[in-house]
Amino acid sequence: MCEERSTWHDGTVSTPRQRARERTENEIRDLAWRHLETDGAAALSLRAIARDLGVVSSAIYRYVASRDDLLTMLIEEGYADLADAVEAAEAAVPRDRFRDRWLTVSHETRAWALRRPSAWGLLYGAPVPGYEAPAERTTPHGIRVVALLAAIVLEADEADAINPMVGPAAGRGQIPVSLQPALSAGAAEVGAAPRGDAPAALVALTITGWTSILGAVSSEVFGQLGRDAFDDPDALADVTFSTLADAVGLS
Amino acid sequence: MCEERSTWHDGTVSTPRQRARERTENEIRDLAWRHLETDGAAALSLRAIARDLGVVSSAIYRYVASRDDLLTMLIEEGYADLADAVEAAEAAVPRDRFRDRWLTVSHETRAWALRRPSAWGLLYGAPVPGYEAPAERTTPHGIRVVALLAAIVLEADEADAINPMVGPAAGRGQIPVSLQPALSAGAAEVGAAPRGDAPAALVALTITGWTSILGAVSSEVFGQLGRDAFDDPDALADVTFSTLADAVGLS
DNA sequence: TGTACATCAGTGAACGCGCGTTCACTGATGTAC
DNA sequence: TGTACATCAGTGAACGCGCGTTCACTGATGTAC
Repeated sequence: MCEERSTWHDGTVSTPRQRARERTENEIRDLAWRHLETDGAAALSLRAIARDLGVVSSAIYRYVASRDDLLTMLIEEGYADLADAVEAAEAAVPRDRFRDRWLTVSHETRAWALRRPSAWGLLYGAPVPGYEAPAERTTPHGIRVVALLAAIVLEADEADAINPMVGPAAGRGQIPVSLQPALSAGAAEVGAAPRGDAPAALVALTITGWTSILGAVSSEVFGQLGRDAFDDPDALADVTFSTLADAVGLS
Repeated sequence: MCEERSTWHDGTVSTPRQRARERTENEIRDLAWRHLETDGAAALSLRAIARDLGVVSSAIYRYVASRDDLLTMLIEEGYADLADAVEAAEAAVPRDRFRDRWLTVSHETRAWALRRPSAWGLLYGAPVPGYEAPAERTTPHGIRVVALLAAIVLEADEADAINPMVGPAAGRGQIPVSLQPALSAGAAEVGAAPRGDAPAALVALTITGWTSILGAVSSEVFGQLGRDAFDDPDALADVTFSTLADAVGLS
């Protein structure tokens, strides 16, 4: 009998076995996310996933090195998925509409979090104790959304579209000298300021804006303002994000 | 032998047994907090606490109805402790220095969170799945800090100390009619607007401000901006809180 | 003041459940000659 | 095309550990008469 191989456009040859493995890997990720949604990160259990997979508990070790490894995979994938969604939405906004670009990032972040509350909790809730995600695997995607915000702000500044009456640049709360190098270095690392000379005030504004968005979204997703405290959460988010865009000086 | 009773100034009579019980109750709370700090809420274990207490595992049920009950006690106590700290610090600021009062609340919140990171995670991290804290026990103290912020903003407004160029009141992002009743009702419930007619725009500003503070603090405490990304986190917090106070219109 | 009784902190065993991870193995699928 | 060998998915048993909660109990402390 001839072997059933498939040749892909990129020249990769895949055997049935390889394809089966990929299918199982995907199914494991799927099941893991489903468990996360219902039981939370701390309760994520390899045995439970094996059960759902219809396989004996030790069999997952063919696909996953350890529980921590699975957690790391999920975090990686979560950051990537969030960033994909946000970047796609932002890319559809005209480049010179800086405020709209910022607002789109805000709203798309919130929409993603509402769609996947437990994923949001995994990324932006309290860290799972006794487990520290390896930075070299999580930062590449974890940084993409802030980087996008920084890019918007810096581009807006180059286009003279930042309200000078706003933020640390306005006079009050000068950026301390000690903080400036860290901020510019951060911006450069993030790819937002390839020349590495991003004004510290703008980077600080971006960070304030981003953590504020995080806070607004987490409050809502985690139900910290009291469940059903607001009958129209969408409207509240509108107002909040608009105020924050103002605060960053995007008009 | 005569019984050893103590009479308190409020007329309460306590027997040695009562005092012993109170001591044990406190010790349990202490141990619970300690476990929380190291292992996180999801791993909080009655058996572990019993072990540390030097007592057989079933004995804690003399003091605690269930694991969930203990969690609720901790959340209650956490909110109360945070609010106590924040209120005390704020009360020391002259009443007419609205901006300083707001900044003091910001910084004291952060200081508390840095002192007790896991407590912060319990209150403002992702909720423990499969457990919903009973609102009637958590809200009374959970609401105190926002209530304080709302009071500051409303008092500042009455003193004409809110920058009119800022926030939803400034024109852009009008508060939708549908949201207005919820906001004023919220403010009234929170005790910030006893007359129940707080301007919706100011309440919205307060909420934006509070969730932004939450986001800034959580990002730092949970290490979401990358560990050691900033060599001077105090300075970053200064700048952030200052920007947010501006955004709320407190000058 | 002394005695009978009630309260209640703590014991120890048990029920029934969960978990991550290792290890020697079977048997099907794929590969090289 | 056929055969010998290597790869690897999945098995089943086990190790050693954890948990919340119930239950009948002992014995000290406190209370009422």
